[in-house]
Amino acid sequence: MVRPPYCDKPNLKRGLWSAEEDARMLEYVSKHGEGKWTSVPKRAGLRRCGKSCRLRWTNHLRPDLKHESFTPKEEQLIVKLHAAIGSRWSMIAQQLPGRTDNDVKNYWNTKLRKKLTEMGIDPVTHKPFSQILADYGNVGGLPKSGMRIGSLNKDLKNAILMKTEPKGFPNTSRHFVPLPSPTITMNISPKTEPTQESFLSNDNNILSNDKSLNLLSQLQAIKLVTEASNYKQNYESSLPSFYPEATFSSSSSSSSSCSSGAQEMSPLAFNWNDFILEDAFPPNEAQEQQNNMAEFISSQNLIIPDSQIQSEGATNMDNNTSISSNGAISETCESSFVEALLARENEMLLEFPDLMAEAFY
DNA sequence: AAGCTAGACAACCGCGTTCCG
DNA sequence: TCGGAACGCGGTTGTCTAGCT
Repeated sequence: MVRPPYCDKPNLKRGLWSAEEDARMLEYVSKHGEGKWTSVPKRAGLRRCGKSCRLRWTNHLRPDLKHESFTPKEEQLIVKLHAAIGSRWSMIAQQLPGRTDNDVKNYWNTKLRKKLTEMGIDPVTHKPFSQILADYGNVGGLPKSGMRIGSLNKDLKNAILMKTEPKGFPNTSRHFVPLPSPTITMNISPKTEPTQESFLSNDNNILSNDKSLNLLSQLQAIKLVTEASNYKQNYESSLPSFYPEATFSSSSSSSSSCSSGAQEMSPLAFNWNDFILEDAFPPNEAQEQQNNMAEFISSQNLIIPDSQIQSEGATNMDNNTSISSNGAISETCESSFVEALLARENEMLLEFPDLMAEAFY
C-alpha cells in the first residue's frame, strides 16, 4: 500500500517527538478534541502526518495513560490473555486500563516472551517446548517428509539451539538468529484427516495465532482466564506469577508428553489442558451461551466495543462457527475449521473429481 | 575512554476495515 | 453501489541508554 499522500511530503518531520511538538498536540486536542487526524498537523502547526499525530496522542499524550512499569498482576493478565486470544494487543490492552496496545506489545516482546522461553514454554502456543516437540514427532496422518524444522517457531528453535549453545547465545526478540517464518504444513488430502494433535501441535495454534478466532471464542477464553485465576489462587505464592494455575507434575493427568523439557528447565510442570483446553462451557449450554453473550460480557466487566460485538457476533453467525459440542475452545475452533474444510473438500471432490484429483496427486 | 552489545521503548509501515460523499 | 479517505491494528524497525569489556 502506498503511503498516504499527506505522509509523503518531503518536509514532514519524522522520528522522535520534541517537547514543543507534544505541547502543541496537547493544546490542540484540549481545544478541539480527538479525531480528524489528517487535519491536525495543519491546524496544530505541526510538520507531521496525521497518522503520526494520532499515534503520538494515543500512545503517549492521552491523559488517562499509565506511565509506570507493569505490575505483576498486569503481567499475569497479559500472559493469560495472550494464551487465550493470541496477539490481539488491542483487545488485551482494553482489559488493562491506562495501557495501550503498543505498551502491551512491547512489554510482551521485550520481557514476557523471554521469561516464558527461559521457563521452557513456547510463548506462541504457551505449551512446554517438550510437548511441542513430542507432538511434532507424532503428527497423525502427515508424511514425515513433509515436516521440517522451518515450521517450528523461532522461540522453540532458539530454545533448542540454546541447549546446544553453552553460553552467550542471544535469545531476545530483537536478536534471534533470523529464521524462516512459521510454516503451515497441514497437507490435508482427501485421504488423510488431520488429527487434533496435528492441528494443536502446529505452531500456528489456533489459540494464539488464528485471526479467524471469533469474538465469542475469545470472550470464552477471557472468561477462562479470569475464572482460572480465581479457583487456583492457592498456588500463586509458590509459582511464577503469570502461571498460577500451573500444577505440580504429580497431579498432571492429561498432558501426556509434557514431561521432560519443561521440568528440566524449570521445577514446574504444567497441566496445560487445565489452562488452555479446559471446557469453557458444558456442551449442552452452547446455544444458551450464545444467547447470553451480552450478559456474559457485563458479568466479566469486559471492555468490548459495541461495534466489535456486533460485527464479530454477526460474523460468528454467518460462518456458522458455534461453540462446539465438547465445549473446549481450541477444539471448538479446530473441529469447526477442520470439519468445514473437509466438508468443502468433499463437495468439491464430488463436483470436480478430475480437478481435485490433479490437485492432490 | 572507546567500542560493543543487549534491553527498552518509540515510531513507522503495510494492510484490512470502516466511514462517508 | 462505489471509490477514496480515514482509521485501527499488528508486525517490524529505529534510536537511545546502560552496562560490560
